[in-house]
Amino acid sequence: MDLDIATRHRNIGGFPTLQRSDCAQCPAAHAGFCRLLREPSPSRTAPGCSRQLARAQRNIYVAGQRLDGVAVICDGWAVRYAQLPDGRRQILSVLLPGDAISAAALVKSSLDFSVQALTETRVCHYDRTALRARLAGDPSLFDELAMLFEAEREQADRSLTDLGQRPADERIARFILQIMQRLGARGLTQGLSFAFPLRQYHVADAMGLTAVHVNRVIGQFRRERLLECAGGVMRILDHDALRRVANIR
Amino acid sequence: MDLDIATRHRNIGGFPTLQRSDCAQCPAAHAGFCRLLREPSPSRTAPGCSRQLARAQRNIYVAGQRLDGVAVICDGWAVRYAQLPDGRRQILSVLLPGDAISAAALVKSSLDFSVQALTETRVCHYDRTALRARLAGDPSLFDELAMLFEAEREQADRSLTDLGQRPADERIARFILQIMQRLGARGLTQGLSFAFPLRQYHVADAMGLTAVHVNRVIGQFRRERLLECAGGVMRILDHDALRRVANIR
DNA sequence: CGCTCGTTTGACTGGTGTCAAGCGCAGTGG
DNA sequence: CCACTGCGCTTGACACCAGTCAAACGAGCG
Repeated sequence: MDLDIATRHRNIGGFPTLQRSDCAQCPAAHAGFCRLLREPSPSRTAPGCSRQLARAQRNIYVAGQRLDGVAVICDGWAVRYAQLPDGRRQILSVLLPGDAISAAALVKSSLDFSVQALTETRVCHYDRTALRARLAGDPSLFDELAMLFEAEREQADRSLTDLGQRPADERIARFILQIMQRLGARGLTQGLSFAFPLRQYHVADAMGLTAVHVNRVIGQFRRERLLECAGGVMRILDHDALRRVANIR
Repeated sequence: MDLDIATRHRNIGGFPTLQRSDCAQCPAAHAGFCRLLREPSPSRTAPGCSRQLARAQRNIYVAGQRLDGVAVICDGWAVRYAQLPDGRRQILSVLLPGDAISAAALVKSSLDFSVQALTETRVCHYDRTALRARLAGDPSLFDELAMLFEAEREQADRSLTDLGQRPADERIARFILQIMQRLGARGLTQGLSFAFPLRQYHVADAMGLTAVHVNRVIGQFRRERLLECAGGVMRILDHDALRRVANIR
């Protein structure tokens, strides 16, 4: 019933993905949260690691739910979001392979946001107790962990500035370029093309806009030949011009 | 030349403040970051603590500047903000007594935001090396520290949701109520009145609005007798109605 | 074939920004 | 003591970006 994850990913553009589901083959094992646990002694599997597959559109985690460890996105895309009682939703961040859902799960047993899979997603759970034991035995991990926390906050600050100060076209251009840059750092781009499984309404919820307006802005980008996007694949056609719209530098 | 800090604070409403400038008398010493360092062994002064006075409107810290430890606001108000090259500014958070400017300074020697004093402000600096020694000797501090990091991120998530999803009046009402609640937790309110040294343009920069529009919304609140504000003092007249505008609960 | 779902487009509305002028107060200096 | 000045608040007229509503289109799928 579940599609093989590689097959599923081929559907959204044929970009690099995993064939195996153990940490040894996992590219995410050498980045972000997982790297911390594997270096300097790369045991084959980090302590207390168990796995979960989530189908596209399914919730990986729902706000308030009990959590017994830190979850990491090993493969696939997800969004972290806050849901308001009246149905409004704010996407707080996009999670790419290697991203921990939140390092805070180390010290909190429930979180105040939810996480939804955008594609078929493989999630790795590190047991909190095991993690903390590991941490106690290796105090040098503290720095790296603190930097992870800090990176989350810095990203939140940037998003806040984008939403507060930038007009729609600037926001959207920055959003796309940032995704590209994060994918590039993971070796998940092919030149100026990359998988982009987000729907326009996801971009809207992330940028505090409506889907209709996102459509107009992206339509404009397309007409100006800044980018193409279709079938879950984004291709940047005029990088410099898009950076100019994004007001980078 | 510098006004005595108590005198200065009397100017903005006669709300509780400090008379002395040592940790023993500091109410902030038992909250937030400072508490971590003092409990369970409340030595009179935490390791490596030195002090600084900042006049109103002065920058306490400028983005990129070298930083050799964690700074805590002991007394007074400040804002943490990001400055864009074209002059736009986003206030990322309001710092109240007891708030660390950023726990991240434990592991980074420069930060990507600036901090400006709103009132005469007393800032306490904890030396990084001493802090880290303290941390190494007391691993239980890790949890509390992680919770501080997490609280910063949770606040950022809430702000992001406010800016992305809520209209101006809702944002501003929430902002004011949140300030009141944070002051209340510190015993710095008198019933429904409290010091509010922020200018309307500060509120604007925090909420991603213009000062003119903030003025219109606050004028509306005033006309509806939800609140009064003048001379740096805010008084909530109709708490329930304001909470309704803020869409709380 | 006829759903459903996401995209696209158009017409219109409305919330927020922009520009500009005036006001009041506090500080300053003659 | 009183102009003068600067700054923040207030208000009005107007512009415009983005939201709303509605309809049509196309792709995927059962």
